[in-house]
Amino acid sequence: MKTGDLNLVKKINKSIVLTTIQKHAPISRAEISEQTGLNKATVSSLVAELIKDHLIGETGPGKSKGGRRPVILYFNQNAGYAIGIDLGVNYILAVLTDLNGHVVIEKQIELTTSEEKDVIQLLEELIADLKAQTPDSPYGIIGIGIGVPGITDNTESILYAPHLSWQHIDLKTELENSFQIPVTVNNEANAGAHGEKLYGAGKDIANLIYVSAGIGIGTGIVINDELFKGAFGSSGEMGHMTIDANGKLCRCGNCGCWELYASEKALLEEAATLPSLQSKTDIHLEDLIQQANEGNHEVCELFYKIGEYLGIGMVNIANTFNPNAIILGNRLSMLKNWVGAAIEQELEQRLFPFQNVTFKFSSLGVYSCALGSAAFAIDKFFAKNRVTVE
Amino acid sequence: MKTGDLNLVKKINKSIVLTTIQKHAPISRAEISEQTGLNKATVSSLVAELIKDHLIGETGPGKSKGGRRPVILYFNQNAGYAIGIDLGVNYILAVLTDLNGHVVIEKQIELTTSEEKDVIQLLEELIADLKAQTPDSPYGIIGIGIGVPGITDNTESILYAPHLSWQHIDLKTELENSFQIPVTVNNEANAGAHGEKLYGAGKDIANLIYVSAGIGIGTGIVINDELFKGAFGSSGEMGHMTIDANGKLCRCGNCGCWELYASEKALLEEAATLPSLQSKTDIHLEDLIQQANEGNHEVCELFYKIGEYLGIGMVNIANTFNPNAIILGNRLSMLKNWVGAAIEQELEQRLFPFQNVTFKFSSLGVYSCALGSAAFAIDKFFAKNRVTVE
DNA sequence: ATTGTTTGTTTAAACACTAAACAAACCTTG
DNA sequence: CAAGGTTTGTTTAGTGTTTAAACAAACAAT
Repeated sequence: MKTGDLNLVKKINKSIVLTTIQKHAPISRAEISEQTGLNKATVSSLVAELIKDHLIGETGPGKSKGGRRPVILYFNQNAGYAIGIDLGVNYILAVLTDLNGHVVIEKQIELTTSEEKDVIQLLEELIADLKAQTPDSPYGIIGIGIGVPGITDNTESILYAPHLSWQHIDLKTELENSFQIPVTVNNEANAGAHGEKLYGAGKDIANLIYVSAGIGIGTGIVINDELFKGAFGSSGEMGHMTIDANGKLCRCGNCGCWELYASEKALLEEAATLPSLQSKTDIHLEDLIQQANEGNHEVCELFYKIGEYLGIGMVNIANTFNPNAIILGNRLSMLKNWVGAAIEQELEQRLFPFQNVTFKFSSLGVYSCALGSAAFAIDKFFAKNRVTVE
Repeated sequence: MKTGDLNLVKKINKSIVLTTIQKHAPISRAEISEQTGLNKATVSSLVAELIKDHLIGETGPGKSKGGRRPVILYFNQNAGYAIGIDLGVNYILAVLTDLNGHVVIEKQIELTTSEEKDVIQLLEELIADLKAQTPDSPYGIIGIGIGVPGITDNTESILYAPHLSWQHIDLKTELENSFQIPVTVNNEANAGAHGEKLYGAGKDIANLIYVSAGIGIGTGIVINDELFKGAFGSSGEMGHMTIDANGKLCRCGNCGCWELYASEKALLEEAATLPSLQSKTDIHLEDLIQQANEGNHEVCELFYKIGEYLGIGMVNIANTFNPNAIILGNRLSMLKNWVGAAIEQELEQRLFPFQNVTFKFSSLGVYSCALGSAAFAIDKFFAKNRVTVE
């Protein structure tokens, strides 16, 4: 049980001062005192400690408001760096970010194997590479975050990654042993949700559902500004939500799962049956987009149909969570121009009028997952210092 | 912004001491100190204040453990009383509870009208009646909680109650003006979830979904020990989750809504088509249960089918939330003996094996909503004193 | 009767915050 | 340009809460 003492008070206030600087820099001590309600003396003392911690710094005097000139403070986003990795089914995207989530270096490689040992070796090489290029800083690399296309448990062990054919792999421990740096492993949709929430289309939105529509469909749930992982870490498997009780059988054991109708895989399977595409083999999403751009009506109609099914699932999400926003990301967000109208229409038509949910496309593009993963690592780094009271 | 100071420290620790006593009474000061990590002196001082606040008391000396005999403390559950009301479509159930949620007095009346003025008058009479019978106590009636069959917004105003044909009714303000006592108005399913969570089948379960299956289906979402109401207060409308994309049209505007297949209304409509019941008119749920008990196979099969549909929705819930438990309450929980197996079977068959969710029936029976509503009022009363740190 | 243990209070010290006073730096104005 | 007012950030004295340690009271064991 966490009791209250003077140490806690200091932690709380130090955390408030740091957060205020992060959000409102450039800012002076006086302004911090005014905004937070903390006494000027308190602010001064905490600022001094934060400077000693290298987390903030002084730039010099600012503009006077009719009296002594203030000393301007800034958040030292280069006090350390985080590594964020999007481990896809056929690629790995790794980024090095500063403490504000700005990409400093990025690196992408193709994945031609899903063999556990090979993938881990590639991961380690990538990390070592980024590490070698990391600028000098007080804290160095403060953590590594990895988003994986599979289900993790409460210990961040990978329970099951269908498209990699992985089961029970403890990537976290393995990498922590290799690098002696804190590692956090999360589901790809959860990482994407976190990324969009902090840096993208979900900024300042307290309750949102991120729909990661790729080969399958996963979702990340943000509730009261925090990611909800479920009792055992496997929430958000809404790709396997039944939207047609008597529909196609899914390999998950269920029938009529959403992702059988609204995922990239569903799209490609349907596309293969289109008369106008019979000449092609090995069709990719990019090919279909080209076809649509060239005016192929069949493909456009198919896109619209996929949009409708996306919308049907999102209506369920809206009725379930009453979120502020639903954000569509991952591969299918490339179909923005075709599925947007269909989704909006389904939401309009099938939803109670008072369920006023906003629909958006992700704004971080291919970086949602990698940036979210890096953000997880940064969060963990700051967790020691960050305290909130309710 | 909530800053830290000595006042906060005291609030936190006082809250911890009170909570410890509520949970572990009878308990001594020394044991509290040991359990919480607070110093003995601190505990003594806070206990003295709580006694002055009438929230706890001393019973006398307990058994010695080889030294001085401890003074035993208890939580004063009679420091005040709460009123909890379940406003149904054709009944009102009102209870007076102590601060531990024990029913002291209960009162039920039939509702033959849904006219706003009439209903509010009946409510006021009921409340006045309970108030008059409330035992003397330091705080008197500390709050009134009401569960309503409809959707409320963030101000606890009733947006829409379909079965009462109510729209935009501010019951809360009206009753607060009448009685000068804090009133809290909540959706019936949310209140039921809260009740089961605190006093019933959901005790000590951090993440649970309460499925209130009555004429329609509503759900209450408990996440990390707290009720989640959504961005605008209308989460949990899972009765209108599509489980058959091409299914029957619902008056909500959507197609194939869960409650069209798995609610009491759906059940009664299906029952009316059964050959063996053609002689009957105006069939009620109770009649069907009697039929089933008398061995009517058609009815038993129908019950089973309803159970299957309940299960299908619950699979969606489990995949979405990964909760510790799903609890079925309200009218259809009377079908325990018939739907239980069907639900368990669907969960077994359609769910990923690692989504290990527990299915339960509600344990508070008809009291879920009334007790949950009373609990909301009690929570509000203690909110001033209760502080937690993360 | 003695010894050691347990309980709860008293005492003195530590510590973080605050209000108020203060010094420094700056702007405005006549 | 000198005087007065304003803003910033530090210093100082004081408040209030927790804590460790000492203490007194009550009790069991021997």
